Amino acid sequence: MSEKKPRRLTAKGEATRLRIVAAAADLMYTQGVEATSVDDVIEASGTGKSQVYHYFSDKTELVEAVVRAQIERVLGEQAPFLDDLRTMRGFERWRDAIVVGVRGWRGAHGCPMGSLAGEIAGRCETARENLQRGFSVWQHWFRLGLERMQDSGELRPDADPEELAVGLMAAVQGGYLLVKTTRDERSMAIALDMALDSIRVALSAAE
Amino acid sequence: MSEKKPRRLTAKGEATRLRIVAAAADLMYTQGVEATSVDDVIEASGTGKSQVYHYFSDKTELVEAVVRAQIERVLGEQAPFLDDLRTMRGFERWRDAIVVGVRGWRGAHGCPMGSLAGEIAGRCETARENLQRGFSVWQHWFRLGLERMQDSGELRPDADPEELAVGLMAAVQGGYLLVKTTRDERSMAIALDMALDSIRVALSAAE
DNA sequence: GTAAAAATGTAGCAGATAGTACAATCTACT
DNA sequence: AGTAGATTGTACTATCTGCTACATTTTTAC
Repeated sequence: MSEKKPRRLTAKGEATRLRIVAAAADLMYTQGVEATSVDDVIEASGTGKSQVYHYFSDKTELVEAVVRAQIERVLGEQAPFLDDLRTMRGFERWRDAIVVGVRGWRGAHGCPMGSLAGEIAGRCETARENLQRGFSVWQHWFRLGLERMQDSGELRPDADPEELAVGLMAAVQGGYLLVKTTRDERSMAIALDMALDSIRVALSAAE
Repeated sequence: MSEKKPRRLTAKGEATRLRIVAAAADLMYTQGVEATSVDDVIEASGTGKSQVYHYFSDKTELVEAVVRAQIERVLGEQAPFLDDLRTMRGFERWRDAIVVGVRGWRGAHGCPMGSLAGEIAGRCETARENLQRGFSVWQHWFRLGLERMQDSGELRPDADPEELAVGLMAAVQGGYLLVKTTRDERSMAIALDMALDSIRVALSAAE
């Protein structure tokens, strides 16, 4: 009733399943999906082969679980900032969070969702659909924030929240790729600032 | 004298080497680097194992050759449009070319340079450096065009060509990723239009 | 408590993978 | 023509890959 395949899952079983997905997600994020073998996952998660194939019918299904996990992870991390997108200041705080977050691992490996999309969106239809939904939700938050700004009068009524949202998503993902390739965090700041400027020029005149 | 390793290369040898790289580039573009085996490349190029390992010491070296080939390919395709970036109209023609080009395979697999960057920039340093140079050259053309527009008076002197160029690159690559994931070509148009608008707001007043 | 079901351990297998060895053929250059 | 070196064909190997079979232990439900 709660899930599609209500195959009984013990608390212990659920825990190891989560450990497997977490280990797989980490490895696939840093090494790539194809470059991560099932044995790698087993070793990293401290489980056994029989366990992996008990909870997942094959590697593809494990990858799907990783995709869903990473979508939730990214949207979860973003949630507090996305909920704050009600003013231009909110968008600026969101920008700062992304720019800061891009230092460290995230700078070298990019957006956990975007990296997955880049590697498998062109080769696995169901994964593509899930990632599309992930991006769609993210974008939806952008649009929602912009519409709130229109309601409050901060953003002009003739601005197009949907197009601005798409532009923001592109800027974020393009920024991630540039940072990953150039190792220069400023790329993200510049990309996001350009997108934010597109919002700024559509702000109502006086403040 | 012409190359680093002036190992004698017959015309015939050069030809098969190119066939190998071309086949590898195609496969790695559509399937991914890691998902493409040396045997795949051999079959697709109509060569043999001894040939591949005669011209490349290992798979990594083949991948490096593919990286260089794809950089040249993309920059080569872009060249006529990049050279045309002397007016706002030039940027609009460039935009149209990208948007049109995104239909078909390119929409499903993204930018040949960007896809490679996404998969291996975080895991192979020399490949990352080459791809960084590729992006750098591309960006340089953007900046050059914008500086020409400043010289001609079309773009205001207080505009920052370097930052606009970074924003353009991010928009292109972000657009490619969104199109690949959503299968909606409009994402690219919207992303690029946002970037072009950032240039437009910096144009000199009268025309 | 006990039986069913879930969770885990151990062993192994068929095919793919990257890479090698070596012999045979072709090409360039004198 | 002939030789060195470039090119190519064939066969092979050691390891890794995803996956299965089956036995054992642990947990759940009555």
